[in-house]
Amino acid sequence: MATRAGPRSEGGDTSAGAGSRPGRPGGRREAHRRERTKELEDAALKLFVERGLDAVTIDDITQAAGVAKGTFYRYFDDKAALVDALLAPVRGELLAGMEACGRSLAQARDVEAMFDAYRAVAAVIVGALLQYPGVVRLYLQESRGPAVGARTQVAELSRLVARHAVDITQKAHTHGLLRPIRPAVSALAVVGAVERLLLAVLSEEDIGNLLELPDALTALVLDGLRLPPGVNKPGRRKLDGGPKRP
Amino acid sequence: MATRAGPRSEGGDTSAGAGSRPGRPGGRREAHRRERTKELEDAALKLFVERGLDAVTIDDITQAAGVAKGTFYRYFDDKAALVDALLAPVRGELLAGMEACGRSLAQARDVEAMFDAYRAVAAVIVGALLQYPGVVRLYLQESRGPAVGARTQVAELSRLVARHAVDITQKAHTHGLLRPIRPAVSALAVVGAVERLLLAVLSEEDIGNLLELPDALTALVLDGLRLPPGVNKPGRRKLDGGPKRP
DNA sequence: GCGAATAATGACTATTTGGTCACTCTTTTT
DNA sequence: AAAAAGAGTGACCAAATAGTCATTATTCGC
Repeated sequence: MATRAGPRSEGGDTSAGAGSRPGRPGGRREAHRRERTKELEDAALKLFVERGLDAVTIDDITQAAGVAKGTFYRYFDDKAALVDALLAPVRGELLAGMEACGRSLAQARDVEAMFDAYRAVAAVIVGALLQYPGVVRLYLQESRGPAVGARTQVAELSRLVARHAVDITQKAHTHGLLRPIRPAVSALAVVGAVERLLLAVLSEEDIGNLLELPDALTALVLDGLRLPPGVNKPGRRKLDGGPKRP
Repeated sequence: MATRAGPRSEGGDTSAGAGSRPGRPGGRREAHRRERTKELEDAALKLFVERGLDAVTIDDITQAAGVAKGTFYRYFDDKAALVDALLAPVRGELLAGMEACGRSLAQARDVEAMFDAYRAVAAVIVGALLQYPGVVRLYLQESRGPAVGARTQVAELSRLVARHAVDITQKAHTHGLLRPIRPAVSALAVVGAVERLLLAVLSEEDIGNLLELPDALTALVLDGLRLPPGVNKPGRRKLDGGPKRP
């Protein structure tokens, strides 16, 4: 498997398998290579979103892209590698954005600074949504599934997002900016809410004016999270599992 | 396809294919039938959650259940039918609960009545979580995927849940109990938050004390939704897509 | 206990699938 | 322009898969 007649990259190429090719001059080959790669990725992404990751075969992809089957394997090791390539840009931007938010928040001392940090992540998300709607859709679709096979990377990204969200919330919490709720809980609640709304937008569910969405989300989420005046009073409402209680 | 040598139910049996069998006395056969059905369902559910719906084959299921392949087709028409059977009880309870909530809410005139209605749905959800954790997990895992093949029913349930949630929120909104945010938005946000937290609980992510969860959720969600004193003031915070604005 | 109805079995078929490879075509290098 | 390197092709293979069915085993009505 390691030795091949073909153009396998030798040496210390750390990047996985078939993704990056040898010589890589700046010439015509590279351009063509990029084209082909994009054709395959686009065709695959469309199918993934239509049918689900597992239901799409390599044959489906190559057929949709209009290339021979063997060509696929010149560009990607397997379906998982393709998914990873698809995910890469979104993952990069998203994680960078969340880390930056964490850094800002580490120094935030007032509520306004906290809002700014959150707004910055929102901007990153909106950017990803506009630039890679299909990938975001794929993420939303598959991220909750078990981390096996081609879904591994998507699920892994989901775990990272959750972890960062909790970290961020933790930081805001440390400075006493949030109400006394476990950061793990409020962070996941926010992540869930945002993801569900993104899905609605991408699925064209009727959400109303898109431009009003961020505003609505702010009102909901931030007012839910923010430390309201006069907490810690006993006798707060409870939402227990019991069916009724007189 | 309609005619079979076997024990196919004839006549006007509206329920799908292989699920319900002919004579159905109250005797030993029925008991055994229930057992086998449950064995198949349990084995399948476990695999679905471990590997994802699409990745599990009929062979996997029958092997895990310790029966021959042909036996599967005596109990279910195909994988989709099995999933439907798996989903049935949860779907029933959940939708009934949400409809009841809608009815209560249609008459609710104060915030306390609204809380009560929400609490009742929460109770239904907690009940489902305790009684059918695997099914709930399956739902959370697969509900966002495209509605094709075996996933059709799960996706359909998800659509129903969303629709009911919006309906409910709409009702509360009509009575002026909620802040002026599009019901479609706030409803989906809440659904997303709740689903994400359920997933966390079922995935054994560290959420802290389980018993505190409902309380935290109430604080977050209801304070986010509830009409706060003194809205409608202009100049509310905005969470726009722009990266920065001086 | 006995014949009929029902259930279970697993070998079998037809198809699909991931992955390979010898070969041809195109671009780059010399 | 010729040789070398890279890229594309599709027939091919072994393994896997959904679904069937003749046969065997179990239970039911009597």
